[in-house]
Amino acid sequence: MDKKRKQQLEEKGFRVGSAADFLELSPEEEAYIDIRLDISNMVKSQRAKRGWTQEQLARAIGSSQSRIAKLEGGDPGISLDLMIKALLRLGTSKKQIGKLLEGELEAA
Amino acid sequence: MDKKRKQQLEEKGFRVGSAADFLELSPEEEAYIDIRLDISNMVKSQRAKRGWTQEQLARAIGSSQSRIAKLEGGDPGISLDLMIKALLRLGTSKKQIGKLLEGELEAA
DNA sequence: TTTAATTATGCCAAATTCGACATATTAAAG
DNA sequence: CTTTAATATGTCGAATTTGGCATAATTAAA
Repeated sequence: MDKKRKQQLEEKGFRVGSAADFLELSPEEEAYIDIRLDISNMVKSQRAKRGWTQEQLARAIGSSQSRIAKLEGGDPGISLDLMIKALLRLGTSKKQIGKLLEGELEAA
Repeated sequence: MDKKRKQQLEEKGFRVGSAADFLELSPEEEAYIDIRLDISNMVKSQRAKRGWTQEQLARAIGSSQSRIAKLEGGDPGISLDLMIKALLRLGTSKKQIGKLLEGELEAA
């Protein structure tokens, strides 16, 4: 199972470091990717909740539709900064983001 | 007071957008900077808690001492990604980061 | 004080991320 | 089916962030 997950991550473009050369991700690598996926998923769900298109969200933060698509798809070439800016623009509060990372939020 | 804060931010290098041309930061800009400062402060306190030097932390995440210094100083030229990687390497959990953003953590 | 250790600041070229644009692909509606 | 809106994918040059390095500035210990 881990082998498959690693392959999936690499297909998405993640650089799985030396620790992963033996198939496993380090706890830090796992947690880092986990946080990114949590946040990108929250952008997707919050945008849907507000009925915005990717184009609308993109314009609202001075970005482009293609980057929002990549963001929501978990593309590693998207910074956490851009993700957070998107979330905030969607009306998500710092507190809500905290709850998400705490695991108290399912999909928001 | 707000005038002073804006000036401080600009001195640090932040680009305070059009909304700030009238002296105020938008709620999103405020929250974004707030999140970054919270996390950078947590890196500083967690590192101190473990008695690591900036050099040690830098090596542990494949970075450099100068970037850790800038990170802890709230330099805007440091990505949230690097900050999160540093926090995780210091043993901070995703859950703890969540609590920090929720406001349930004073200094950690 | 002098010395050593740590942290802060500035610059560089390389790597990464950016917005943008074009163009598939998919989904929904007619 | 066709049309249209929305999303996904790929590429480009520009902008940002990177690690590394030099060197101040600060702090602590002697």
